[in-house]
Amino acid sequence: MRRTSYLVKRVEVGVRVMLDAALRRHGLTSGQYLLLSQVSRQGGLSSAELARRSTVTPQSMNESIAVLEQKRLVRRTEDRTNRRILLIGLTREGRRVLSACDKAVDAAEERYFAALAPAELATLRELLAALLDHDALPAV
Amino acid sequence: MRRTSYLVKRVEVGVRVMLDAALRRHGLTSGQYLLLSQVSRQGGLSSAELARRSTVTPQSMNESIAVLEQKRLVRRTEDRTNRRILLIGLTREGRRVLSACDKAVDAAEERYFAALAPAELATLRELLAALLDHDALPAV
DNA sequence: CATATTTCAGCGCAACTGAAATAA
DNA sequence: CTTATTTCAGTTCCGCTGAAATAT
Repeated sequence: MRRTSYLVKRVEVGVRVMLDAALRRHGLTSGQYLLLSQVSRQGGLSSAELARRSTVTPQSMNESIAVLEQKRLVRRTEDRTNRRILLIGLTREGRRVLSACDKAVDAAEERYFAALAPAELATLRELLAALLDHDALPAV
Repeated sequence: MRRTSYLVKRVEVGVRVMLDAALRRHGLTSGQYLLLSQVSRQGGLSSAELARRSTVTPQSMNESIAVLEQKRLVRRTEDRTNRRILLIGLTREGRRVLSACDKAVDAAEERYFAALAPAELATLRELLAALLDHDALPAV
């Protein structure tokens, strides 16, 4: 009997390959896309704060943000009450790219998860969400 | 509404952190452990053949195997009909370490998936398996 | 002085590509 | 000559640690 962790891992690889293929022509990896979405949902936060919410180190998050900054998809502006803190937000180009990527990912996800009936997909999502909840990793 | 690919990714991270913690004192990462299990199930294959079955490049698989070889957990021996081909198998130490890791992983998995009732866990496994099946990534 | 944020430097892991050597 | 396997060299991505600079 195959381990559940193995099944999870294999599906994650499949999903990542699928996303990377869909995002390739937009110049983003799946990780960069997910971070760009996060910044879009939670704009105006510092890198350190984003790091805490994703349970990665501040150094690591800073590097990931630097990549998006070099691509001119996000911008950092000094907090008005503390010049040391840099608040992160999407640029106009970032919003444009994210929107295009969202469409591409929608289509790719739909194809990938077409193996499941809508009710099954809903169940899958509930079960995964229950695990995340129990694991108490901070939700991003 | 959160993307399904995002849920999958987050659970995979949780599982990986959990496995890495359980395997740390055995000196293996989760990736190395999963490969060691694969070699155990499918002993006597070449690196190139393992690569095909995992959909990674032969170079990549060769490097991963080299790590296990340096740890003296696997050994390569020339195929009798083709000296160019190196067949991979566990060493005695490899079998010993794998067995210890299996026990550690069993315990860790049980804790991690305790958020789900047995029937729910079975459902989760079925849904994930259906996705893998549909995706047609070769089963390892 | 203490704390939080960011930056600099270096490392590990697991994938990749391209090119070369070798055996059948 | 062709093909498959392995190896060598270099790259990317994304995480990590430790140490330092800076702002409050």
